[in-house]
Amino acid sequence: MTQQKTDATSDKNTGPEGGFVSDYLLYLLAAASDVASAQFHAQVRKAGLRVPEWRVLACLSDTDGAMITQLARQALAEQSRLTRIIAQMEERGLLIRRSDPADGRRVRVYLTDAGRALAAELVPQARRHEAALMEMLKGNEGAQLKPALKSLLAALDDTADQRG
Amino acid sequence: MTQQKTDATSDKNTGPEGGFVSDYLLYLLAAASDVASAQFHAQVRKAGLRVPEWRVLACLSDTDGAMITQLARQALAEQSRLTRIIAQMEERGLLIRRSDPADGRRVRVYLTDAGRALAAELVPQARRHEAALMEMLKGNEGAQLKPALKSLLAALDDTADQRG
DNA sequence: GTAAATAATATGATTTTTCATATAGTTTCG
DNA sequence: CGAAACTATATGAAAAATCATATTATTTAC
Repeated sequence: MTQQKTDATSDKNTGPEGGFVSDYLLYLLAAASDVASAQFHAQVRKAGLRVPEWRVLACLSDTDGAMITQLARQALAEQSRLTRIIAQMEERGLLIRRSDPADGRRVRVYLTDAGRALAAELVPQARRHEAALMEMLKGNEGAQLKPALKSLLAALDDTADQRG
Repeated sequence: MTQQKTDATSDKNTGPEGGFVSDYLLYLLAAASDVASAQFHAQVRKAGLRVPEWRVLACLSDTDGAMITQLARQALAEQSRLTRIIAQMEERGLLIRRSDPADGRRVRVYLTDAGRALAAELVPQARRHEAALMEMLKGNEGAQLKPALKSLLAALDDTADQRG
């Protein structure tokens, strides 16, 4: 998103003081994700990738040979979008698709050398950026952020399980 | 995003076990935002709004008469997109645009009665949904989530200030 | 073994979103 | 005052995302 500052009055990303929005959990989550990602996503684009492509690359560098559906879930993108992103990345030579011999419906995706090289460049950049963020959070309540997020995700996954 | 479960093997939204992604702050933020918002955003769409429209509505219900740029920042959307969203919402009679008498460049946006009515319906729904989420987080580390997010946002806003 | 049900991916058509830039209004400052 | 510089919003063209559904493969239940 990466907005400039343009407001004449206040100037923060925190929404109206004391209103509903500025203390609303879903707003805080979306805003934090947005603002925290902005700088690094700029680096991603400089490296010639769009954000969802970077996510796919990172997921594959963790789990090479993942399925489309799996990647869609992990990269927080919809399946049909993933299909097209994978197609574009394949054209660019970053990965290859191979149908799973054990189940012909499945398409497994593997990084090429070029893809692995790009991941080897970007993942460390991501780590460094993350380290800088974590540094900023030292001391205050921000230190609890990761565990708190994991706790939320775990809780939500559980309720999803219950509902089937 | 709201994915279904489709993976044959694991089945959670947490990414590959033990890899880079599953412990990466920007992933945790994006995933948490995505998953936590999914249910409520479904309600938003049932009410006939898209997510950015709901955000605009919520912001206006906090701060009626906000500028386009202000709304773009608060609703985490790009300016040109906001312009179009506002235009569509105006056509639907949810709000009106009036140019600021004090500065003719600015467009101030005001909720109509219909817009206010819709906000009066959705904001309480949002509060209830949030309350349910907070309930899930009681006890564990999730309880620290809001303060941690605010701390992150504050830290990021500060660095943005420093850089001008 | 086969029909129905289910699952994984792909695709066409439409709607959104973005990017760059145009347009219009305001401030600065010589 | 008047020309830059800047700010706020709008808009055209292009790219991306979404939705519904098609296609292909597999499993289930008889």
